[in-house]
Amino acid sequence: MIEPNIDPKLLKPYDPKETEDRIYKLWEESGFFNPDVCIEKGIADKNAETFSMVLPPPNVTGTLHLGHAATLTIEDIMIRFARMQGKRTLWLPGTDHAAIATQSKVEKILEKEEGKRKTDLGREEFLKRVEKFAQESHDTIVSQSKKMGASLDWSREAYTLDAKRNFAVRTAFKKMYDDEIIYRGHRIVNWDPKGQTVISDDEIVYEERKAKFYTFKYSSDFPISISTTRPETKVGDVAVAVNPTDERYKDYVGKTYVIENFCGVKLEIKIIADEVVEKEFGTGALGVTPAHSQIDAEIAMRHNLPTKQVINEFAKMTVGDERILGKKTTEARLAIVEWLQSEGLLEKEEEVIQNISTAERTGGIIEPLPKLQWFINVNKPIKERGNKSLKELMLEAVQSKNINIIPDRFEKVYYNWILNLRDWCISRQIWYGHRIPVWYKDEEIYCGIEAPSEEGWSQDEDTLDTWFSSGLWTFSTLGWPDSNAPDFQTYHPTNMLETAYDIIFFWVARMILMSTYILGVVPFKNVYLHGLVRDPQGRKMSKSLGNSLDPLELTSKYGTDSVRMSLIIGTGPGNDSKMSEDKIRAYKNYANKLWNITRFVLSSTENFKYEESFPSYTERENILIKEIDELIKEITKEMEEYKFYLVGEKIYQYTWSRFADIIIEESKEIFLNGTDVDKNSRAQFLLSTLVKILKILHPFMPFVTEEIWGIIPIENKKLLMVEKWPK
RNA sequence: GCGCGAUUAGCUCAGUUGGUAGAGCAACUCAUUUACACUGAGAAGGUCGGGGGUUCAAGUCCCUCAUCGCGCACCA
Repeated sequence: MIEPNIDPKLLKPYDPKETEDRIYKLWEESGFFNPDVCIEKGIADKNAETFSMVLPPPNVTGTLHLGHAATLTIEDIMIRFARMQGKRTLWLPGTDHAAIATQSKVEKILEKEEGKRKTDLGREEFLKRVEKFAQESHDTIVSQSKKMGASLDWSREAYTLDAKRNFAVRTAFKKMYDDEIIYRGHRIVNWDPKGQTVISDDEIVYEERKAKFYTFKYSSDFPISISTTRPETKVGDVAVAVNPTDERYKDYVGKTYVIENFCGVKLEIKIIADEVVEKEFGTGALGVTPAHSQIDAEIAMRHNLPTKQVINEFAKMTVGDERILGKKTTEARLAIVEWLQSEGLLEKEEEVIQNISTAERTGGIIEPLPKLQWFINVNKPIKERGNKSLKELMLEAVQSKNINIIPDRFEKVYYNWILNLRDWCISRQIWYGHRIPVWYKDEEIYCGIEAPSEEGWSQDEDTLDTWFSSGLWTFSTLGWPDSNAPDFQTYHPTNMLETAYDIIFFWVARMILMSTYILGVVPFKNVYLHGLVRDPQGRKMSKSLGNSLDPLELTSKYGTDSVRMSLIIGTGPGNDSKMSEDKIRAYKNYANKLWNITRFVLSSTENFKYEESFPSYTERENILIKEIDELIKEITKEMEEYKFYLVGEKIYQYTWSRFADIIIEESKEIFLNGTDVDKNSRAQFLLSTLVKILKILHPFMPFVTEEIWGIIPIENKKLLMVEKWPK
């Protein structure tokens, strides 16, 4: 039955392996990922509405996982849709140096493969190793992104740590320094003994663990008992705080007690009254350790108490005798408990569930330590911005609806974060990252975009929190600090920021902070937050669980289009989704179905020439045309509302249950027994509807649709990716 | 402690402004070389987590409880 001049490819099942790389190359060579080329070639109008978006830059810590694949798919759908609507469309790729994450990864490799530490190599040599690793990760990421079909404008690719971004970082830092938004301060910070660096509040992950809650007295003649889960810090106590209204301890307030020998350490404890102490908690008395607790430091400040550091950067004790000196905190804890017991001072030992602070990237247990660090002041009024603080600017951007968050329930999450926000610690004691643009000479400090020209200045050793540079991303990638840069003028603020909801604080909020402060405008008009991709049991995919699916493996097994479809369908904004191979398989069958539909349509319409506006449809076809056109109208609206999960499913439904099962089936009868008028009308309908299906399906399944488009006999056709979205 | 989300067919999820419960996958029955077995036709499957309320009408709105998950805060 099949005519010999049908493309022979159609005679076999659809083969994504043979197709995908070839199609991607075709797209890349066309240059249409680049909006400038689209304008040059008459695809998009210079004055057309813009649609711009930055890709959340993946960390150069290794390879892409399914979460990245989901991001790439959702964003590619947005971009391809906008491009087909004739918008001036830019999707900008890049990667993130992910300072701590990348450095600790390389440190691990170095330790494992060569048994060396970074200090064995020295800063310069170690950084070379990190850069090599980063480059390799980058290359993998780029090739994986292409594999996913992402229509990113590679000519504009950026890196958070390249020269242009470094210039932007230095410029931003200098402005903030001059405005006194950035300051250097001595405070209790989150020290990660494992990563040997300070981290911000947001980089802490809380883990529930069992702990012992000890109640004891410093000495037998001390009048008040206190409780703690960390007895080892008690050698750094300078006071006991009670609630001012607590009758039990009223008489002691103001007195100072000297304990000559607390496990070998001399303590001077003053009894003070402070509102923050809860009468009901523990004994209602709090041992104040200013050097190793945020709250205690605040109490100490109010009461003018000294700070006594007893733990160092390696989480080891710096005071006492051989029982604790130089010991790890966990060992010192046992030693002190043992001593308390032997002295008869220990009154109670309870088991409690405690939230322990760990470092997000290294897993190290956070040790609060007093340190001199750089901070961003989130409360200082900024003259240039109507005397509003960063907190207020961030709040206003969303409250004013200048930024629209989808789904909107995340607005509340965002407001709550701002409410609890404290000054952002931005300095890190690691080597990989943007060096702080501050120089010291004796007592002098100099902050500048470039190093001071005179001799004798030495630069701050620290680097910046990786999110500092990510915060500038929407504009540092578009030519800023040159505010006349054409890209910056055309594409900023960006239209859309699409990312997973788990980096709303790290990234989304920081971009809003940087943009509203530095530029006075929002970085993006819309935020679309997607959920996390989980395994069939709903668990987070992780290497240690061994349940993570490799996107590359999946795409080579089932084809990229099927993987994309399964990542989209059943995935509403903000909701986590479950991924299984069964689901992907279903969409592999769908791609093949479409392939066979094409085979049928082309082989049965061979003697008919496709006419874009066919004048003489019969009544039956007019009804069918109305049906598909109404569907297109409906899904176009839903595309504009970002309901991709809905659209994907509707197109699937229509092509399979309607077009293939009903329309094609009845066509067989028409082609066999119908009049010439009926046959002609049907043939035109089949061809024109296939064209419509290919167009609306293209953003979802770009490879198979482009491949079929190439086979269909239509005159003067462009690539499907730049065809106009049907109306 | 504060807040958010989920709970609908065996599984995964839709269900727009309230108007007769939907899809995919799986399982079941039939068809057997068809554009396509990566198939077609058919049937089956649900007191929409429990309870209460508003309404002519509630999966949908309100209250409440339960279970699961998440975020933030606390963590002496």
